[in-house]
Amino acid sequence: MVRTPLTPWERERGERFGALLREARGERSMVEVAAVAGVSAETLRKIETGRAPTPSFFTIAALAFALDLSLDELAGACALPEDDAALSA
Amino acid sequence: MVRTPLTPWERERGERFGALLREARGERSMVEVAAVAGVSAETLRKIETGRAPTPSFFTIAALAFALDLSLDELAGACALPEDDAALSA
DNA sequence: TCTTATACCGGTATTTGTATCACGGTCGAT
DNA sequence: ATCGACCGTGATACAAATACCGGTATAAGA
Repeated sequence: MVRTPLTPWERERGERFGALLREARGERSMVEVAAVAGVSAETLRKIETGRAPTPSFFTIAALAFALDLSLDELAGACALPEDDAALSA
Repeated sequence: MVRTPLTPWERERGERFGALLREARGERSMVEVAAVAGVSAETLRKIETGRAPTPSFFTIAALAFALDLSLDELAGACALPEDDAALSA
C-alpha cells in the first residue's frame, strides 16, 4: 500500500468538519462563500457534505477567512469527537 | 482544464510555507517531528522544501501541533509576501 | 404555469498529496 | 576507512482533491 486510504475515523472527522463550515455559513449561499474564498461551489459542497474529508490547508484557510473562523478553533473542534457531549452539556 | 494546475504564486507560497515550518522545527530532526505529527518523514521533507505546496489541512494541523505553532498565524504569515516588510516595520 | 435560484448527486478529467523504495551526499565517531 | 544517522533527490504507485458537466429536486416569484 503506497498511500494509506482514508480511515473511517478520518471520514467521520471530515463530516464533522463540514458540518462546522455549514453551520458557520449560516444564511449565505454556497456560491457566494465559495466565490469569496476563491474555490468552486462544488468543492465547498463536497467539503461541507464530507465527501472531501481531507481538503487542502489553503482551501480551508481561505474558507475560514471568508467565514470569519479561526483555524485553530476549527482544528481543535473537529479533532475531538467528544465535543458534541461538551456542547450538549 | 478540469483541475487548475498550481499557479507560480501558489508554488512560491508553498516554499515560504515550508520555510516557516523548517524554521519552527529548529534543532529537532525531521524524523522526530514527522513521527510526532503522524506523517512520514518524506512528506514533511516535501512540505518543507515546497515540493508539496498545498498539503492537506489536517496534515498541517498535526505538524503545527507538533511544532507548537498557530494555524492562524501560519496562514497569515505565508499568505502575505509583504509580511516581512510589515514585520520589520 | 413558467422561470429562477439553490442545493444535491453521479460521472469524468486532471493534478496533486502521501507513502515507499533506492541511491547518494555529508558529517561525526569508532 | 568504515559505520551510522541524518538529509536530499528521483522514480514509482495509488488515493484523493479540485473542477466542470448534466441531471434532478425543491421552493420562491412573476
